[in-house]
Amino acid sequence: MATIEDVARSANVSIATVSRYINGRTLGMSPATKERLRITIATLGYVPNAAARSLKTGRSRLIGVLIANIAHMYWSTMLEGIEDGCRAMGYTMLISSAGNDLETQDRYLRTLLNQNVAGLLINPVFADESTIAQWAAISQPVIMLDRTYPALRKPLVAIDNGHGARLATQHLIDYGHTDIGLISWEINSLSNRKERLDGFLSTLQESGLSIEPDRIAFARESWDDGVRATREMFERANAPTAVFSANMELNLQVLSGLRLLGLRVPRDVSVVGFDAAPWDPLLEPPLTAVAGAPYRLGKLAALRLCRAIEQGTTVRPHDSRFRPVLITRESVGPPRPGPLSQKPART
Amino acid sequence: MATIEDVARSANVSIATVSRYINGRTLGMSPATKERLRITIATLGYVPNAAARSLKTGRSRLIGVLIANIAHMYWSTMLEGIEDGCRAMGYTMLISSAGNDLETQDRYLRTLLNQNVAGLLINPVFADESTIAQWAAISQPVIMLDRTYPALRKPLVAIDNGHGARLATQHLIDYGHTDIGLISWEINSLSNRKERLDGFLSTLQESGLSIEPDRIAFARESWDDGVRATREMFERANAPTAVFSANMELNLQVLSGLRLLGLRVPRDVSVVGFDAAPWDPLLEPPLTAVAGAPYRLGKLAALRLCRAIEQGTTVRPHDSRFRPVLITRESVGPPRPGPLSQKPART
DNA sequence: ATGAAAGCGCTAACAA
DNA sequence: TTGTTAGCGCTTTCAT
Repeated sequence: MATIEDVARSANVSIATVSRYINGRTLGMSPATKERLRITIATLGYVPNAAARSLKTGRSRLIGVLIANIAHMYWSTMLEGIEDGCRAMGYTMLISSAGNDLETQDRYLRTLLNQNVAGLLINPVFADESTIAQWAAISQPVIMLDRTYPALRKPLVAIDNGHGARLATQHLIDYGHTDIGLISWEINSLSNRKERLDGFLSTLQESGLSIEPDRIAFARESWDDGVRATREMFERANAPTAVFSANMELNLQVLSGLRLLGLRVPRDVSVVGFDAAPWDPLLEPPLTAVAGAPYRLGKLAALRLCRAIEQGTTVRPHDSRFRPVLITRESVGPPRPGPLSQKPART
Repeated sequence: MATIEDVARSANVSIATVSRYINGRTLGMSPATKERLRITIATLGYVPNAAARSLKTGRSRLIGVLIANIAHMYWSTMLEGIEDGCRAMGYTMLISSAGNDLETQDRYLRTLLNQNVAGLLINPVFADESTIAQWAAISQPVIMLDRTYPALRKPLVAIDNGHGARLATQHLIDYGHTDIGLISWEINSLSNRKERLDGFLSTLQESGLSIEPDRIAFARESWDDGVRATREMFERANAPTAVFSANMELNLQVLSGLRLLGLRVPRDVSVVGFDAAPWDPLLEPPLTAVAGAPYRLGKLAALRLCRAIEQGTTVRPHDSRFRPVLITRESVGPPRPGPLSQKPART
């Protein structure tokens, strides 16, 4: 591996000149020198040693990405966006996925800090107050991804969850539904779930529709508890005629739960999902859903963070909210007159 | 941030002693010193600076993960495994996703090397010979993930694709199918796709079944080209009575394509997929599929790599192959007697 | 059982 | 316009 000294010797200049050159401080450098360096560096295949740089400057070109759980399509798509954003700015991302565990996320944060990351993108797990306080104290620029804690004064890049929930709910109302259910993952103080719930509730209210506790269900975060929740809701006498499913994983589970009950979508029940997935058009029936925009979210967050790093070291404190859009496919129809006739369930 | 010097001063020892302590070289260190250091380090919240370490030693505790395309469930699950493996060994992963582009992957490799990674996990994009030669020349330990090039002499961690394909095909044969199709992504010299195709072909041959070109289709890597391929295959007069779908994304597309044709699974057509996904039980019908084991694959690869790094710097050259297993659900049944009666297609 | 000191490759004063 | 030089925090001989 060639070092800065090799380059300097080869090009007959001092290492300071080389350093200036590779850092773009060529303000009054003779064209001859520049050209010579360009060639020498190319010939030697020289790449600056990131560790030495980081040691010297206390900064690195590393972006720490701390996410709650990587094993979701939503997140891998977001990471693609982050990756592209970082690359555009010449940064590399260090990803840590915490498996939804606070302690793990905490340890990872330390590791990342220890790697001298220049900035952090955090999709927080559910945390206690002392952890939140700790995050608030991070000196590097930080942007929260997708969700945050209201108490934490860090900028957030997310979609407008409230708006998305309104879009979904209103769509159902427009089709004539008055009995609308919600299936979500458990709510806690993490902003996004709460916002979706609130959007749902207030849209109902504004249309003068009643809110029945039986028609709001919370499932555990898994690949099957949403099926249970769906079945329970639709086995009741006061089952709704339409449901709003609050995230990508749940969308599949709701559809499956309905199918298990022998209910047809949209003939018997209408469904609108959140977080449009690439496979939505392939489902039975193709799913109408609010499109979150994970790729764009990730890219914007990365770009904002890198820009903040380049400039001072503070991210402008405003949040960035994307307006989601409703993608209409075939899972919504008018409410079915009369009571739900459940065919014998499949299981 | 506390440095080694702060610790040394606080504990009244030299920095050399501190260094020995944090690196576990406490062979003949007085218990008193050890205890004093333990406490001091804890009090100060000292964490060694990774950059300084890496600069000095030329090694780091970073594992570079170079993958072709992160935006797949299969890969995010694999990353979870890698993450856990790395963590268990005290390493941090640096992930780069190349968006299936060779040049991008190449640039990322350079960046990773530049970060002084201690080892590399590579899921290669389709590459030319000179790139392959370049990979072969990497001095750090490297393990190939999921697929590789036969010519490249690097150890591979993957599932036994041939065995998986046999399992799937044989399952269909056992049900009495004699006309079996395959839908795969385009084949190139990347090992895994070829292996699945070969497994399929040889199982057919061993049962004396004919191989018809019309029943083997290759789709472009996308979220919809598999739908087209499926429709084309099943619109033909010699459509098979069963299909083997060769990967996670294709599974959904094949099911969708069949549905669009008005064909019922498994009544009209049986389907067995590859790469069991968490949503398989939620599909219509719940999918019978060969379970790849991305999490275990990732974890094992990380473990093997870290172990190699700790010891010498060469990975033992053998490949690790997981035997996949067939998960039986509801998408396979006996072949339907008589010609396929296609109901009017949905679109 | 512990310490002193050199130096990893680089940046950023400061000098010239 | 370019060069000299002091460290960044750590590991590792070599002494003691």
